[in-house]
Amino acid sequence: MQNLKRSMNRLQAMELFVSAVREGSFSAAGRRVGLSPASVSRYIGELEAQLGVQLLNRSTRHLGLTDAGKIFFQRTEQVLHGIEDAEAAALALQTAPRGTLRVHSRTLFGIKVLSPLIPGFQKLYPELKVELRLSERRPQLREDEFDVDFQIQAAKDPALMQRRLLRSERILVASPDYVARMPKLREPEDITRHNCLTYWMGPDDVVWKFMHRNRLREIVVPSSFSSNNGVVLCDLAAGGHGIALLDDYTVADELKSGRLRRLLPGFRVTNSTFDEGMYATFLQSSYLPEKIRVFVDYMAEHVPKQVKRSAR
Amino acid sequence: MQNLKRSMNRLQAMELFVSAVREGSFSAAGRRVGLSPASVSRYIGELEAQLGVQLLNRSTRHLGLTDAGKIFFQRTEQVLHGIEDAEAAALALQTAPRGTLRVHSRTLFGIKVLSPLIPGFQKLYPELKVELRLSERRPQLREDEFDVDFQIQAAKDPALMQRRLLRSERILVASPDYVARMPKLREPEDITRHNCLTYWMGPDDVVWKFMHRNRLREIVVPSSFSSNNGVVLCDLAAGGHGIALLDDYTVADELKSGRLRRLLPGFRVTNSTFDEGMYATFLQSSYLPEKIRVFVDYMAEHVPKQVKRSAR
DNA sequence: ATCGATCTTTTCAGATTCTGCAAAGGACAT
DNA sequence: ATGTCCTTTGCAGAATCTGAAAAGATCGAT
Repeated sequence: MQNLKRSMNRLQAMELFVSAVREGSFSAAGRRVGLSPASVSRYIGELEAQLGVQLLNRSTRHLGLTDAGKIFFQRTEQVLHGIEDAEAAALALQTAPRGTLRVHSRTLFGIKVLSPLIPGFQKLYPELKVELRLSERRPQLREDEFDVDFQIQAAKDPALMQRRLLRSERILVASPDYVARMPKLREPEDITRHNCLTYWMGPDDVVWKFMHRNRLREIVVPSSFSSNNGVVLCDLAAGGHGIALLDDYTVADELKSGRLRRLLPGFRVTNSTFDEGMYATFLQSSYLPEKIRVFVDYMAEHVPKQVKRSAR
Repeated sequence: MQNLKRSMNRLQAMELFVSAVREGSFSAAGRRVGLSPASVSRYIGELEAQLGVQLLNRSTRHLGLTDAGKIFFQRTEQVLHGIEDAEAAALALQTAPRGTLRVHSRTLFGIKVLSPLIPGFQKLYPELKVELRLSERRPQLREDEFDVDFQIQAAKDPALMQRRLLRSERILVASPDYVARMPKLREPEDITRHNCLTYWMGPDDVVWKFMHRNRLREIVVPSSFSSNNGVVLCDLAAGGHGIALLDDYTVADELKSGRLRRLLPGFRVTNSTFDEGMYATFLQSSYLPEKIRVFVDYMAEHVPKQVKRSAR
């Protein structure tokens, strides 16, 4: 153990080195962490001086790694992850969950199910701040720095862990007004003569799948309107503009009030897979931070009740 | 990646934490690394504050780890070892001749001089892989990621360093058969009545320069054939097709065997500059990797011998 | 060929962190 | 009760860190 009196901030140098390699220049790295290019240049130069190793070949347009630089980069990335893990592990063993919980969900589920539950959760854990972000875009948990994302499908990525909160079904719905003035729907194929409000999943044809007594029928659906937002589809359907395919619990209120009717109730319907639900999704970790554990536990207990309550 | 401006020396804090746990007190840790107990106390306090985790239970006689402290200690020890490993690995690649050596040379020099020397070099350094690339194109050492290039001229670029391996002369040669059936060459100007096999240097006229007793004569040379490849020029000259201007050591065997004759031996001849040779060229570096140093040293020792041997 | 944009490096002066000393208080052993 | 060793906190001086400015390099666009 050598003398540590007034030693250079080596960890900062390592972080800057990794950032410079990733971003491709000292200036870009500096912009990222709030330092000037001059500071970045000095740190990395000092790192090389202390090591006695040239890590980078510099030019104004190209940053090249030496062979020694390559191995040092790989090892240093691992070290930085190790530090994050050490901190996360220590924090996870705290008895009181604290800090900020960053949560993501689709808009409709966030509005209808999650947001009514947040106040009750925060009453239990007042030291925990919650950021709830809603969008139709599927985030990257690590890169976008979310603690929990609510996803409708089981995750394939081994780096993710999930807790299933509920099963869901998709159902066809339309307003009574629309049902009265359009031809009756008896078979799935009748759907082609209707105005379908579809969920936007890409530039391909929209296919709705109908399952009845283990017989599957796939219908290419004409779509005069599509959106990636469930609230919009729900509102247009209730407004009498066509037929929408939506998750059952998200239209429970409209069904109860009679603003929407279910169509073809004898069929299971989906635009992707039949086996769907709602999963609380978080990064795999040796020690799950307490704040995530308590949040997921709370939602596992309360989401099914919330969904039932709004379906009554 | 968070703001790094004036961030606390986290690595030092981690090192002090580990040392305090091992030594059993802040004071003992401080004695070990040359810091006062007050400094150690402040670092560890700051570490806990930033983590939001209590790591140690302090008393004047006993330092106790919390549960969070225990896991943080284990992980931090690993991190510190990881840093040592990263540094050792980078230094090892710098100081030990290992890894891959990427070498470039012109074709003729590569075939005649370099490639016979590579096995001897690799016997000395078996852990070093060598990639030898031959071409007539002048590479960019940094962008093309070559460690060493053999160039015939002194470099003007300050980013490059060179070691001169040998001096060379260019000489006029032709086969005995060609000499017997063509008019005798007495003066440089006689060259215009001969078939010249020229080295392709661009679309301009080819000029051969003759120096005798400080008198320079520049002759525009008729060229029925040109190539950027010395092997080709050598073969055509030996086949009796004309006169070629080639580096002395590259035609030593042909001169010895009588397949080629030297012409106008009283003149120094060149198609560019008279002061040429062969330079091992590599990127300027504060810390020259060992693999480059041993390679250049080996070639500096053996190339002159190899050239003499083939000139005998 | 010129210009503009972006880059790295070095120097300088001001801002901020780091440092030991001193003081205060605590926990033992003798 | 005393001595030894310990941790913590405030203070003032020492050292590091920082961006701005200047200089030079390298491209791409015109």
